[in-house]
Amino acid sequence: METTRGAERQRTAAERRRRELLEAADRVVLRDGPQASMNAIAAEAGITKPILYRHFGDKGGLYRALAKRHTDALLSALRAALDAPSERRERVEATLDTYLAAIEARPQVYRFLMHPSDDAAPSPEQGFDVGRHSAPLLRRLGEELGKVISERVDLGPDSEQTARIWGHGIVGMMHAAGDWWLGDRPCSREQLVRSLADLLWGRLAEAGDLPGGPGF
Amino acid sequence: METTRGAERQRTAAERRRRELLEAADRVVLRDGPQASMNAIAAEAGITKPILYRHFGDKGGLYRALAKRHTDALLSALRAALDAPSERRERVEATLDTYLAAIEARPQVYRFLMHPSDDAAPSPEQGFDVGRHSAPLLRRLGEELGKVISERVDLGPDSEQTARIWGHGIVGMMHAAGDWWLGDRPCSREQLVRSLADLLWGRLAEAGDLPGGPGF
DNA sequence: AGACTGGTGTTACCGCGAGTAACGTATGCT
DNA sequence: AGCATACGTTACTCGCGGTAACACCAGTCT
Repeated sequence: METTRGAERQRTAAERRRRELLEAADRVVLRDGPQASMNAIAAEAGITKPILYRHFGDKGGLYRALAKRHTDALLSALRAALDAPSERRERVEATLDTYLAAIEARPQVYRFLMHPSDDAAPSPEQGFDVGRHSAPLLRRLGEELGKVISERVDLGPDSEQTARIWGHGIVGMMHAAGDWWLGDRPCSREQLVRSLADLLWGRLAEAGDLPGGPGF
Repeated sequence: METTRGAERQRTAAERRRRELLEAADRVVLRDGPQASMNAIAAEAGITKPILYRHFGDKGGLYRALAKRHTDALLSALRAALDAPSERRERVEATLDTYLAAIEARPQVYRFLMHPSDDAAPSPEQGFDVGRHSAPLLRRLGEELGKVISERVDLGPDSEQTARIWGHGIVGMMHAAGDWWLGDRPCSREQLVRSLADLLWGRLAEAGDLPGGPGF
């Protein structure tokens, strides 16, 4: 009865192959950005297109598999920052800094993670698919952060709802500011982190008006 | 000497044509989303592709022209909310609400505005184009809001820098929260606006810890 | 042994969308 | 008249996502 052992070996072999393919794809994406073609990836892996399709279904499948790896890594780094035993403000700053450091260190990966949802709507359903534009990564981060907030912060009634809103809002803030910063590099990472934390800490509400016209 | 008058007439005629084409493109994008093809747009306009290319250069050109119209419209609506003669908190809420109302009213347009930068980097420059992913719309809103803040709010030293950071951060927050909300519709627009304003007003800093584990 | 199954791999193709070349055709200027 | 300059067309190239059809090489079942 060699069946089970044989099947098992085959399975692990397939998994190893899959990982090899993913690593090849990773290299190509790192080089060519998110518009890396299936042809290029196949070439890098030393094989041809149909094999990729056998393993991942379609381009979206490959990209999703690729994105999951990086997203998981980023998420676990963020969780570490979020779980540090310190003051809330410090933890918030550490989380912001972790995210910004990650996108700073590997902008190509970051760019890839933000993109791959161009596939849009193959949905033949009628009605408007209102079309979530945001990258899955941001969605996931937002949900995750919302969960953390609702678990740890006392927000009174409707805390669940509020926490989710804040989770997505904060993630969006972090992302947009980070994206802009990455392009123009107008200041140090520390300063960016401090300014964003200040914003979350209500400094906008406290600041006084400037003379002339209505104060924002 | 009929030259100048003739040339002028030609020019205005060309401009009218261009506007007609843009309006046709608009209809198609409204119907098909951001992946509207040049063929489809040409068909809608009752002509063929090469004419589109003569007018707009390439797809990016057309999309940029299209986006500019909508962006300008949205921006002027936001400016109105930002210039209302009321308390700062009210103005902030009005601005958030204006944005959310706009994306709620015309999600297809919104989706289109968020997308069109897939063209990525045809830059033959070496080194990494760090790759700004954000839609031009968000960039513009962020800059604009940063300007408004730095003009009107007293932020002490480094106010310019801080204001820009906040501008981009707030816009990102608004966008991410709005995008998520538009997809899941977990609450009313009013509640969303109030929660986001609360976040900007420092309620995260004020809230108490919940028992068990570190408080975010 | 020989037929069967399931995996790996190939070449060659389809369909579609962006973008272009080459060619006509009206309109007004000189 | 002749010539420019726009407008417009048909018919193509090229690259990409995706697939069909076929070949090969294990190990398994009878």
